[in-house]
Amino acid sequence: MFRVSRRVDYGLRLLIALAVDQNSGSQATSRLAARLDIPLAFLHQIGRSLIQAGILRSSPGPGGGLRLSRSPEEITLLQVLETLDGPVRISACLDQPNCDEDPDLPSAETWADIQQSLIGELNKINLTSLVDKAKYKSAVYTPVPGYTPVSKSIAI
Amino acid sequence: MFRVSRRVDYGLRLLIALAVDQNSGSQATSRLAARLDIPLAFLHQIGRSLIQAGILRSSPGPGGGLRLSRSPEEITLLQVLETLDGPVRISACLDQPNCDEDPDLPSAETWADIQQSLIGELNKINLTSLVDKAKYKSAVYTPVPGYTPVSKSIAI
DNA sequence: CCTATTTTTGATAGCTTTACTCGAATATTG
DNA sequence: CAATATTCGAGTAAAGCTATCAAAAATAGG
Repeated sequence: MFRVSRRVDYGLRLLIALAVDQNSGSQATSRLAARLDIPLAFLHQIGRSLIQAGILRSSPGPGGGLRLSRSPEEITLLQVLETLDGPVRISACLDQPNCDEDPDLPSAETWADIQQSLIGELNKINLTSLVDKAKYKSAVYTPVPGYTPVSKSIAI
Repeated sequence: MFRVSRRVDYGLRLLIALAVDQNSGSQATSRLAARLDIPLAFLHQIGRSLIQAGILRSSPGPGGGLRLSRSPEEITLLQVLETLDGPVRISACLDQPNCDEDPDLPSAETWADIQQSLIGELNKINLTSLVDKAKYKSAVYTPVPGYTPVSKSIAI
């Protein structure tokens, strides 16, 4: 329950990776997929959604790939979640119009409260803070700027 | 996404109904099902889980039915959720043992934070407060002469 | 223009979860 | 015993999630 889909999980990996190497321009999905262990075709699908939401930009052709379309500070966790998994609706009842009017369903208001609180929290978290945690975590193996040979398994 | 199952939705309706009429003893599932608009067989299944979790008690035979096994104050939303939908795991990654050790998955720690915060909120809400909201709500629908309902929710 | 590279799009298949349903068994009251 | 209720194990249809595939379109460099 309350499970975030793998789509979002992958999407966040992708966004974090792009944010970390933001100054190295566009990155090809094929490389990203290998590095982040995401099925390539699935990454394409996810990327498309993020592009349509205005979070990513893409350029085809050689040297092309994906890049962030705005600053990491302006990308919130909530935006990513809603883009990839649809709107947050903590109870199935909440998107039915008569939900709040039926006195036999007294839990609706509670769900609405919890949902609002959750949305607030999710909106406070932006990509920058996610990247900070990622950097802290991977401080040991931080890649050197420049060309990185394909080493999919950089284990600590 | 973040959707609570219908199981939980039904379960809460059931618990609230039982809490409201707590002093009228056991209530037959057949009547509860009709009143709360829950498929009878499904209510049985849900009731069983709640009984196994020690939240409900039951007695078969004529005059039997379901009743709360503890005070509504001691029943939290988190308990109900975990009983009916399994443990809260906001990201699928979080119940895999190697999840936190893989440096390519930097979002794990963030999910853990959010999850913890959500769990805290859910644990603060008990059945009593849910019943209060239900009562307030039905008061609106059963207007008393001279009483003007307020639009916004009021913490009782 | 040509070609290699890379994204874009639409369709679809397999798996898992959800939301139930069913039939038979078991316990209780009177 | 008979009527009333819950209990248990299993099963099923539909929906949603997680990809996968083939073909198309766009772009850079020569």
